[in-house]
Amino acid sequence: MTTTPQKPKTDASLIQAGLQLFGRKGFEGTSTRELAAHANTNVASIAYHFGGKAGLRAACVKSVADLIAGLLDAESAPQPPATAEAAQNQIERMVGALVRLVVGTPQAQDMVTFMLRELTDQGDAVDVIYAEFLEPRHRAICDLWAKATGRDPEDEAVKLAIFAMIGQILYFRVAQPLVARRMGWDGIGPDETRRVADLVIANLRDTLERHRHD
Amino acid sequence: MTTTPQKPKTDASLIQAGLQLFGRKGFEGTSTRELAAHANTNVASIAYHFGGKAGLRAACVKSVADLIAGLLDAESAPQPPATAEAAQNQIERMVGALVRLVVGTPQAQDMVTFMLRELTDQGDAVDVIYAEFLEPRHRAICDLWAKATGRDPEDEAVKLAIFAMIGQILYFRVAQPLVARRMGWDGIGPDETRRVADLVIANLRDTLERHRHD
DNA sequence: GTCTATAAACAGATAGAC
DNA sequence: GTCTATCTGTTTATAGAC
Repeated sequence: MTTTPQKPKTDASLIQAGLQLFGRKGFEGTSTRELAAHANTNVASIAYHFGGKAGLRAACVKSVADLIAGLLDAESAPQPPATAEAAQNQIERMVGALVRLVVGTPQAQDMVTFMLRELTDQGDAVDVIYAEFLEPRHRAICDLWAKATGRDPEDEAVKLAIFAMIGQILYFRVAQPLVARRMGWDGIGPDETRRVADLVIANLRDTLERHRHD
Repeated sequence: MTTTPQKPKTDASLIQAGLQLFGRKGFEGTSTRELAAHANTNVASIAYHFGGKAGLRAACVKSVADLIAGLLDAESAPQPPATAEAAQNQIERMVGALVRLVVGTPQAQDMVTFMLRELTDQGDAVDVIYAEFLEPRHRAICDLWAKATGRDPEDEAVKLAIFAMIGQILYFRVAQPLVARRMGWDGIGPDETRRVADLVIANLRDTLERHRHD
């Protein structure tokens, strides 16, 4: 019987270090020496495990994509919802979980800024993020949205509204120093996170309502 | 009588190059040689005009802050609006102008990604962005929002709702490659920009309506 | 103000011992 | 798998001519 492993695998430690340092200082702003030091290993192990610094970057992208995918799946019912109310409830649960992770979890800061950097770097990561991450999840929410409003899942307004929701959530993470300061908050703890979630869900309900009627 | 100057000042060219290259490749990802080449000058002039690469970065932050401030001022009425309808109209005009600039203008991509990077880099830029840029503009919109809804300008829900609006707009710029692909759009031209603006303004109206009634 | 040439530090990758 | 030492190229900053 093994206890909780005390010594994490070197490759996992490197991915962890990559997420933190790439997120905080950017890919080019982070040296392989820093990465190795954070992961308590040596520079050569980056090339050994990932073929080089660029390989570690790609592994970090995949790591975040897998994490978010798992989170959203955990909030999905095993069966597609039967009623409009059930569909709306599931969207709201997903949004709540996403806000708690993205806005409320301190570790999410590095992950989110890392992924946004990858997005704006216009490298191959965009294709990975789109194909294996954004497109399937976005489509799934479109289906729920259609169920909740009676609209077509591929309706332009539906697709756009979901992007707007994602944008709100990500901004509350990225601009957190600005938001907290303006709100007079001492950082964003569980209480503040709930208030952000309440706002996003209220906006969500308004949009769903609008989509049902016009 | 002088005609339109054909030869831009070296320092202005360097700021232009900084916005483009820092935005696309990040601060550390951009070399002083690239900056000088883009500005049609030599590396030494960066130190001469800005004291070094870091000084050019700070000058770029200030340059963007001034541009956006000017844009929002241009959409402001000389007199504070007298009625709730006038206040709402002015918010809508501002949002429209912001979407057209941020989402619809190709040059905005570099500026927005540059500023977002500065925000997440946790450097001194955050203080500058907050104090000279975000806080006064946010406060001004809060005042309009209060006029439009009858709420207090410092109401927590008001302040948060405005951040959510900004988040939507910025996301449609940053995630433009993902959005265009999912929408089946061939990039985001004037027509697509208008549809994004329509969505953001519809969301804005819903939120204002909600704030008036509860 | 502009530019070339160079200095001093640092980068990522890798050879080879263990 | 892990690690040290080193190779090769590139970085920013700057000295000094014009």
